[in-house]
Amino acid sequence: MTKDLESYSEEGFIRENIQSNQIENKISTEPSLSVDCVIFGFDDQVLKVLLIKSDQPEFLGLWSLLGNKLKMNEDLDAAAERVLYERTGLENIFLEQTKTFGSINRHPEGRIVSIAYYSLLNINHIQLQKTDNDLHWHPVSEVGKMAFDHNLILETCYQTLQKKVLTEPIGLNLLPETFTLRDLQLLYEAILGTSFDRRNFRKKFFSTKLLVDRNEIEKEVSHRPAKLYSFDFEQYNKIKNSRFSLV
Amino acid sequence: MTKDLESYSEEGFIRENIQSNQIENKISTEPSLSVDCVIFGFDDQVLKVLLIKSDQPEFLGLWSLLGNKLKMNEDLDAAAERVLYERTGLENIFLEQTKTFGSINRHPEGRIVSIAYYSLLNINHIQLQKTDNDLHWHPVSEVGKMAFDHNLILETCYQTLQKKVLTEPIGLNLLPETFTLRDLQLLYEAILGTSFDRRNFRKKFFSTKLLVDRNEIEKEVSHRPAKLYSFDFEQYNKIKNSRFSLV
DNA sequence: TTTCTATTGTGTAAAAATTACACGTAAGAT
DNA sequence: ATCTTACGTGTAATTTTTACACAATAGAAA
Repeated sequence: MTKDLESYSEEGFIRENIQSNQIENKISTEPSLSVDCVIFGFDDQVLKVLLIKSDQPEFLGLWSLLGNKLKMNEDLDAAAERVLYERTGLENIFLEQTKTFGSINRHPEGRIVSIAYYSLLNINHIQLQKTDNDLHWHPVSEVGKMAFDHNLILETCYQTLQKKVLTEPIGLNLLPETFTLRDLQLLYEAILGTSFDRRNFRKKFFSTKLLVDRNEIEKEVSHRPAKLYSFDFEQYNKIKNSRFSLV
Repeated sequence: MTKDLESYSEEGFIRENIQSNQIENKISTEPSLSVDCVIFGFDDQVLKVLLIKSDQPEFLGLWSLLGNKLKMNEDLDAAAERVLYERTGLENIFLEQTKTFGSINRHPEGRIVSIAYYSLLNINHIQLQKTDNDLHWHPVSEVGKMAFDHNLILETCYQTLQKKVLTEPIGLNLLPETFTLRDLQLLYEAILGTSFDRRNFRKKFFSTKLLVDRNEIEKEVSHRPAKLYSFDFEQYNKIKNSRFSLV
């Protein structure tokens, strides 16, 4: 793997045009391209996002999304997968492009256009890698002011998630392999910021036939234990292009 | 307006790396950025898209979307607005980013990442400008093989349109200022490729209160004339963040 | 061992939304 | 005068959504 385009700050940029806040990479007249990933996880009944501390001088101390420069020989999705892999060690994870952000002054090092992705993963499976810059999980509702335009990117991806979770069962990517209906309902309530009637929620979800009864019950809870379910990927592929509406 | 970055083919690129099908713009190691616009219009009861003939040697004779290189000092939306303005003379038109396309080999002149937009306009208002390259309107259903990955871009934007038209009344951007309920229904049927029961369609649309009765009827039709309606932008702004579902 | 606490699992009736469906009316064309 | 074509309208049947309560079960506490 080449090391040349690993980060924006490696190459000793030359500031030439103060007025327009641009920076020239060699003598290029091209904007630079990066990907930024909003990595969502669900833990402790709370929707979380994986962040690091920015090391941009302008944004010292602020949190920032995980991102990286796009390599010249790398597809867009591959760049996002790389970011995810470098930090979580995970591959084949739900990852989807949302929107590209390219305001002229969004980045202090010059014109950097960033393609945003969001990702959904089961937080229990992962062992964070390269934990420099204080990599860790933040509740989505408690993220304060972020570096760059990352609040906007996060908000956009969060809205996409909220919208999509109503029509496609992508939420299940956030749960462990087996889960209770309570887990599922708490997940949806955390994502959407609403609450559902328990009986109606169950009815609705069972009607999709996406859930497989594992014939097991949860252990070591001090109340009546719930049945465990897992996700039926076959059924998912059947219905994923049809209609599924939670509300 | 500067003329420097007007098109990919202006600057006399140097082909250096045959193997990876890249071309180097000066000595840049950056991908280039462009916008491509899928401009939809509704005419003669058919959904159409504005295309030109590609002048890429590899794609001679094939149709291509309208696009242009992103300028260094230009926001993404502004670049798309520029493309639209140059060809139609229109401003303040519905225009929305969909997805960014950046496969390594999508463009024969090198690594060019393209941000796709789609636009909805009333075809009657417009006087096409710069009609070189055989600029004109094609029925969406009859577009054959296109240049680059433009079939994919068109398909993506069309799907976005189909999805969005069900939950937001953006379709009205495709109609003239006053229209009949028949026009409206034909529009939705053309976009979605379905047909609706006339009475139920009317009921549903009236319930949104988006339509204002103009107290006029259409002229010179050889059947009972229909009432004319226009669109209530105030009501639209009220409900645009709430729910609206046509089906 | 009994009781307490917390959460599970289940059905039905009322309300709302969606669907299916037919006929008299009005304008221009013949 | 009549034909053709599309307009404008209401209701009943069906489906979907909503609201709502109680017995059962595990561990914890007494």
